[in-house]
Amino acid sequence: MVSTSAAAPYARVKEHLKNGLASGYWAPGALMPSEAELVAQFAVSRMTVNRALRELQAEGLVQRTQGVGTFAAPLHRVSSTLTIRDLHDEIESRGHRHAAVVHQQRAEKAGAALAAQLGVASGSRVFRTLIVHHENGVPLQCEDRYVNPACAPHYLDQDFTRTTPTHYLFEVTALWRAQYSIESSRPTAQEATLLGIGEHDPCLVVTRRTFTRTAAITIARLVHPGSCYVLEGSFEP
Amino acid sequence: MVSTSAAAPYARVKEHLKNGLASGYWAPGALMPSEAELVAQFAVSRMTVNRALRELQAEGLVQRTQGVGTFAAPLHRVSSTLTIRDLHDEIESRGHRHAAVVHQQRAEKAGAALAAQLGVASGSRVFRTLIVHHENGVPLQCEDRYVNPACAPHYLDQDFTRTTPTHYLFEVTALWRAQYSIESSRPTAQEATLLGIGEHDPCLVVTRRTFTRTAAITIARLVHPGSCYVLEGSFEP
DNA sequence: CAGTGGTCTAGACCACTGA
DNA sequence: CAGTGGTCTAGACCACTGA
Repeated sequence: MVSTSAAAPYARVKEHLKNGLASGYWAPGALMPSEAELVAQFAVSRMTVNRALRELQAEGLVQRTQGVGTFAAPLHRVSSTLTIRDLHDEIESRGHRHAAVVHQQRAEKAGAALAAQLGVASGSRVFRTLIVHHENGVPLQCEDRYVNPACAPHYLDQDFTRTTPTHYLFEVTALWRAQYSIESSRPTAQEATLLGIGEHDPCLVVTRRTFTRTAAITIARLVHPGSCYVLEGSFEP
Repeated sequence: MVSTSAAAPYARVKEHLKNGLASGYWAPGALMPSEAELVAQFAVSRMTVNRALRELQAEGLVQRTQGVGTFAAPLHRVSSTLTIRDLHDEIESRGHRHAAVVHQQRAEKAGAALAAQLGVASGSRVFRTLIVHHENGVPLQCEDRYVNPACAPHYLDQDFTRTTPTHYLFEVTALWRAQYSIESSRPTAQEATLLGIGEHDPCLVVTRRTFTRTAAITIARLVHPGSCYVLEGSFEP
């Protein structure tokens, strides 16, 4: 399985196309090579490139139309269900490039309301990060997060351009329960600036609190431009 | 797309296996027919049955092991946090008063896009209701819904000030699967008027499609003023 | 060893789109 | 019309598992 599938021709073709999509070589909506061109380029049979393309289509990375061609899928089409999923993984799984810009990373004194939500003493120090996540260079999410220092004492020492807070906290804490709310609202002036949108543009705001069995870990306010983010999901009974 | 893929050999094989799994003919963990057996049974080539099985594997319905065989996948319940809950019940459970105003309730000719989503012939008649739900007199949700007449022939005869479409459809159809998306956007001019909000006010828009095992039941666009609606949920791993 | 799935090939016919 | 993707065939070689 190690080198078998990596060396499999259909997997090589698929990998090549995924890389091109991630690097932005094919922008969303761009016409991608036809099956015939890929057959010539990789010296494989058409069934082989067809499989690679069909799987990319199933993964939502390309769109195909008979008689027309294959096109790079538009950005941020699909998000996960309401599981807590690392945004980095989510973007990579779409074959796109994730980048994080850290605007704040420091300790702050918690006001009464925040302290109550995190279960710490009012006025005590809590950690805060303000990070904007980009997908292929487009701002996708503004993440404003408070962290209970007791749960992650080394939180401020992390490099969040290399790992996400979600990923890091998953690793160092024992997640027990999560609670979230979703609403539509306007961004704050700062969020509008950071996301490059207007103050009157609607945003999808997810507020999420996570807990260990005994304490609150973190509170995050995740703001997404409404124009480019859709939560999707489905279920079967 | 209509009869092409339905008649496609790989799709017929896939359908046959899916039916067997749904009916319980192959219990979870049971050994399923080998590719060679299916080749003989359906008189198709091995690549064709291989595609059917590979797609079932990708969908999580079967598990395959080289050298061993194909097995019916164990049941894995994907419980979604976004349950479909009747708005009437939800409001009553908060101890408030629910009222519905029916603005439209009639048959319409379906355009191509709508017909495709509902799985009916383009131009055929579908049912439509446009209802505004109030909580203690405040507009809470604008529900614009299309219904497949084949699933609920008496839909237009109902009094939706006394029961909700969601409740009624739950009773008369066998819900099998649901699909939804959530986004933040602006209301249409009509929706803004009905909800008594400005056209620039952000709204939480849920688009939901439900299905029986074989057909689409309904498509609903549910628009909530962002200021007064929050989706909430939580989970414990 | 016989049986299984994983994968590939070199053709083929077709429906569709747009010039 | 030439070009596209959708699908199928009848073979092939291989790695793997279990008797």
